[in-house]
Amino acid sequence: MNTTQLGRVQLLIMQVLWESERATAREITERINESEPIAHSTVQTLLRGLEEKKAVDHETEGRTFTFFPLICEADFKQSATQDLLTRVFQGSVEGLVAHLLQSEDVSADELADLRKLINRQAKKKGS
Amino acid sequence: MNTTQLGRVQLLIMQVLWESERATAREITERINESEPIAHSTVQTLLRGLEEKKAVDHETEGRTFTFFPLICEADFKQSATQDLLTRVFQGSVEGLVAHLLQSEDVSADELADLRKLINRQAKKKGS
DNA sequence: TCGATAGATTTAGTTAGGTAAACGACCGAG
DNA sequence: CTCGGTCGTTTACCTAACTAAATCTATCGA
Repeated sequence: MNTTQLGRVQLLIMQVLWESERATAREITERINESEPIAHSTVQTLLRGLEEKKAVDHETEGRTFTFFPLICEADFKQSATQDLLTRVFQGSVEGLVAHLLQSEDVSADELADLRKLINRQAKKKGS
Repeated sequence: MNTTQLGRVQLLIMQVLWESERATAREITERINESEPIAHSTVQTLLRGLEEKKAVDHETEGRTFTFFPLICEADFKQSATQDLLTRVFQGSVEGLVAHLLQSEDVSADELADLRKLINRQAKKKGS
């Protein structure tokens, strides 16, 4: 199975790529630098790692590489969530949601939204 | 803040300790060995690591160490969930729940339980 | 008392992620 | 034509987690 696990900065890189579809190493560095300092060479090293594990690939355009994601965000969210769920909450979705509700300080509006989500899902199930 | 982060096996060890309150290294090894093979010395090494980062402590009983947790499970769940939430879902509880619902195949019964959870929380908020 | 045994400690090697300088190729401006 | 900056590559080092053998140590049973 595709147990795509990424380090913290690797994830940042992927997020840039998911957002912009394709980007050069330089663009990624600049994007990340908006929120935290990172050396360009670091980004390049991590990109090579991501390429090795088939998370991204690149095309050569002129003399620069343009990178693009090979794994999609949904799949990654899936495996990251699955991981937390099985390792920490013994696979219990209720356990996780209960924890979220009581520790994350969810507003009344958000609760309403969540209820809507659940109702919609229940309808889908029921039909 | 207490960003208690644990590796996979470290978490297994903590889970044994949370469950049994206190345990010897030997007991922990045996407990983990029920589900997967692990060398006793590995457990001991990891216990020392956990002790270094103040996740556990021990008392000497006779000639053996009895270990007990210093951090509680709820706190760990908190930081692990927070981590997933901020890094992967940009802090959006709805984003996470929406993802859970559509990818985790939640049964109708479970959906009902979730609705109950939310209603209870809404009541707490509203009062 | 002596040796097996069961405990803890030391040592050591692997892998993954992160960090970044140093290096060599090359393009475009002056 | 050559010099500076940009690109990708190489190299190197650090830390954390994991793994486990080797070793030291003390105790208990024969």
